Amino acid sequence: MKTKAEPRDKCEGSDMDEARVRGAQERLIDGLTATRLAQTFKALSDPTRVRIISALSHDELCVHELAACLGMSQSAISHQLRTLREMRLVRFRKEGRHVYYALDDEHIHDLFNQGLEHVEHD
Amino acid sequence: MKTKAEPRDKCEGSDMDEARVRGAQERLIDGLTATRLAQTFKALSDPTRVRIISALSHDELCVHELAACLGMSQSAISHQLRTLREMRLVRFRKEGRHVYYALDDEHIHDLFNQGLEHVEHD
DNA sequence: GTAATATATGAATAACTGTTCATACAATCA
DNA sequence: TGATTGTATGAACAGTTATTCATATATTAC
Repeated sequence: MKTKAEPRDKCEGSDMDEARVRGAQERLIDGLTATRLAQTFKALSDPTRVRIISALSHDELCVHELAACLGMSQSAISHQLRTLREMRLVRFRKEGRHVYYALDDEHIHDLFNQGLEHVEHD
Repeated sequence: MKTKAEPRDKCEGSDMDEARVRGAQERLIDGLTATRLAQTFKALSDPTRVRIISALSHDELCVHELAACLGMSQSAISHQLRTLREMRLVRFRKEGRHVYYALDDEHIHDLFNQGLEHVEHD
């Protein structure tokens, strides 16, 4: 369906490689998926939240323990946990006055480690 | 090393489960790693950038093609490509007047797909 | 040289984010 | 009941971000 023999020389108007653009467009994720995906990554885009995920990677912890662990205020941690909760990266269970947080599933652990590999492997 | 028989009842001061907190603290990634990791995820935390990654997932594209593909201005795309470049999520090669962008490596593809799985699997 | 094309970038602006502070809610204990 | 402890949340503030617009740089064609 390509009308030009020359593979790629012009981007302007109808002279750009339309086949390649159409191919990319067909694979392109839709706007809603892009937004959801971006939100998931956004939940992991803050050092404090990444450290929370890291702290929860082995065992659940309650809010106060997380605050002590990270050396931050209970309020700051609680606000960030809300973000992580809303993005379904963590789940929680209540036990008396405490609320114990844990990673939502193994998927989160994988995502975290995949990112870590990229960072450590430079 | 645990001094309390009761597993978890108090979070206040020295009465919280210190063993669990220490354990979490030992596993906790350091501040620099947390910042770098957060930056990597942040590069993927915008719908436009996610769509760019998606568009590049099969073949390289030049800036103008990306703009056409996403229906956005050249300037907006160029600004976002800069972010992706700085985070080493994309690489580029110059060919004449054109600059062709591609995913930096398979790692990026994996990271993208891992996130996509999480989103689609609800 | 001039014109056209492809890309990059600084400034400006509106929208968003993370923390602190104060306070509210909830559960336990005296 | 009132006091204490654990957690959540609204407001405010400083800092950041994504887009647009105008413009600069760079390469090619004439």
